[in-house]
Amino acid sequence: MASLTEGSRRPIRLADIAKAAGVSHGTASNVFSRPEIVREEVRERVKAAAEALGYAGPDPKGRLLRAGKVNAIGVATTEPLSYFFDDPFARVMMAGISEACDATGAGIALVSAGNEEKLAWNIQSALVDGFILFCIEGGPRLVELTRERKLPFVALEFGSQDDTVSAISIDNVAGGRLAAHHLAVLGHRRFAVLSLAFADDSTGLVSPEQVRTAAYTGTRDRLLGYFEELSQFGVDTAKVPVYETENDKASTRAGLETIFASAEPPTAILAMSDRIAMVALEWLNARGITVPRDVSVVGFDGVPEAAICEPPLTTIAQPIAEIGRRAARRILDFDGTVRRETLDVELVVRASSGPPPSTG
Amino acid sequence: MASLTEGSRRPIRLADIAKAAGVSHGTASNVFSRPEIVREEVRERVKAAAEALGYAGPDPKGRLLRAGKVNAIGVATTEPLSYFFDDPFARVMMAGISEACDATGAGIALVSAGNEEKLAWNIQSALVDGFILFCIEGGPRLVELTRERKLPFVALEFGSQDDTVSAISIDNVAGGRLAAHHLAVLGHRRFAVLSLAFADDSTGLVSPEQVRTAAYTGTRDRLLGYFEELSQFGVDTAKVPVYETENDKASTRAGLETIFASAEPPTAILAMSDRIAMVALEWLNARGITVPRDVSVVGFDGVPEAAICEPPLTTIAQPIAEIGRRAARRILDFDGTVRRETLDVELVVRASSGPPPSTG
DNA sequence: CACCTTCCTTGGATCGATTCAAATTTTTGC
DNA sequence: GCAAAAATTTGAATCGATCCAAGGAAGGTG
Repeated sequence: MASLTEGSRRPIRLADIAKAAGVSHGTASNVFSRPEIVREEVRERVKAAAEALGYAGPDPKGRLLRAGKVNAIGVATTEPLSYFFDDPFARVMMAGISEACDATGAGIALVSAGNEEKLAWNIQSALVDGFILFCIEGGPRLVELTRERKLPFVALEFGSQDDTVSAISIDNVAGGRLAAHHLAVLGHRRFAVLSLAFADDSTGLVSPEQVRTAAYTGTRDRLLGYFEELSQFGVDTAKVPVYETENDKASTRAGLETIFASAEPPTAILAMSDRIAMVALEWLNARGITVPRDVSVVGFDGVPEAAICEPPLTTIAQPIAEIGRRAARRILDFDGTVRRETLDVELVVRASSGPPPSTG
Repeated sequence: MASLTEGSRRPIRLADIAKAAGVSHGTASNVFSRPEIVREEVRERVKAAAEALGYAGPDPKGRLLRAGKVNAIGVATTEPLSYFFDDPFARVMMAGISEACDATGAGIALVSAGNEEKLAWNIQSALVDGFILFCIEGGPRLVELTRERKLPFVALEFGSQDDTVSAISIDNVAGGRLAAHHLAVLGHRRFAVLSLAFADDSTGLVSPEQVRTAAYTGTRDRLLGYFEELSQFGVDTAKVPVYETENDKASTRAGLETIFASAEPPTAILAMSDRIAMVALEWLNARGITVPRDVSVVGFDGVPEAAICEPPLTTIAQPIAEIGRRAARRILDFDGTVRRETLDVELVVRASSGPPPSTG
């Protein structure tokens, strides 16, 4: 069966309906947008004309231009689009954003791109009223690109100190302390840290110098939290290996190899993400190292997967969905202000942490 | 001293730049859209003016209207927005869609709504060039709503026979046969089916009459496939209980209770979705029934979770991501035709199926 | 020097609606 | 039956760009 494509028929416009029904376009417009102010007889006539001509209803493109508001928010990242559907953290965040959008009837447009040029273009041309930025990687650049657009935006996971940027983040220092405190109280004294990035394109063991000059302050703060707390318990933090991963399997495993090659391997691992922690769980298990009997692992983030992995992961839970909800509301009810908001995290104790093996 | 906190808050338009730079708006436009045709000196002057006035670049709203194309595709469902991020099937599908969109630089807009009125409005007003419809539930209604919009659309998981609708689906009959054949060859002769919906708002044991008048032909076809194959092996399909679930925990468990209350409980369960199958796995395990020693289970869909559940699930894998990719391309390269496309499914054998217990 | 290209620039038309002050019609009140 | 009030309808202006036919200014040629 052939289709709707009849000849070179250009789409029907509101003006066509108006003419066909013998009314002005103002009235025709009212029939669709505020039918109650149009006399019934006229309304019916216009509707009949619309029906007869096969009018699809007012084109949102036209309305949009006039109204100025798109009623949609853009969620942007430098990762590929599939990141939104693959990454557990992103998924929970998106669920929170969705919820806030659902409540006000706003739409969500996903923005991303393979290379930076395309990303810039996609941000420039996205039909949205504002942006939520996932600054997992290349955060500052993403912020720069978005700023050009001169629309409201909120940065999430934004690891730098720029106070001209609206952001919602968590108390990373407190999170770090909670994790370290938990393990220290259990009796651990030999630690290793599997960290997120301190700077772009670096990986491997991290020097104090690198920590001091960290570009990603989120990473630095978590470490700071760990170390502050460990110091309280008399641990010499200078001796705690900090291995910078790329938050993926390969680099995390490399980190574990390095850490466990030591003469005095740790009894507790502080992982800066649940993803890293779960890779660690897997690696340890494959090595015949039992968690938590031989080694304890504490993650960070509180993604749903952490609750169902083997063993279930002790972690620092971020209010991920809440962050998403707040971010969406910040855009939806934008008041022109720039604010950095910090939410609290929570220690969730599960089965991956326990007392250290007794050094009998 | 033009600052951002100027008195009149009206955003800067291209025309303002043109005036400031002393050129026509046509030229100003060219500076941004086709800079190569503008003399360098002029180009620099215009750019400087833009910079000085704090121009954010051509507003996509204006461009859009003129261009007619949004360069984005809408993905719609009657489920809440979070469905896209929660449901494994949807996630893989979205990954496929994302991939195709990434490749052409198109955007994705998620469309959904709590109630039907809002959904209608959201579909009417979505800024997209076409729709991909997730017809998990309320498919016909969703199609109806979308048709009004007079834009290209493709229905996925569309369980009815309407030939005026473009759709991409799978060969449900073949899938059913593959599943049933696999179990029959292993030696099973006592079956039970946990099905998806045959019609709206029904649940419980299904009569042949209900099967004959099924609104959802996808469900019917899977069952048809099961039964055709089982008949070949001499199974009296009239005696195979078919329990209609709502593809959730509660109704699936109710189905299992019913089925296993029988004097001759099945040795094999044909589940019409992996979700149902995984609930079954859990239920059986809780009841001390070992899979596949006591009972075999075969799912349908091939979601990633099916590979990592306990035990890993034998299932009929749909090319989910491929469906998504094709759907997106159908919209992106729309040629005006209406086509129904059927893709093949594949049997993936894992640990949830084995020979029936020897009736010693 | 007149003429022809070539290369830029101009300004009106257009995309498809909404809005609003003014004009017109209908109701209401007496 | 008439004026004032209320209800509708009109049509021009606007939203913010892009497109394109036509006009103009350099530069090249015979």
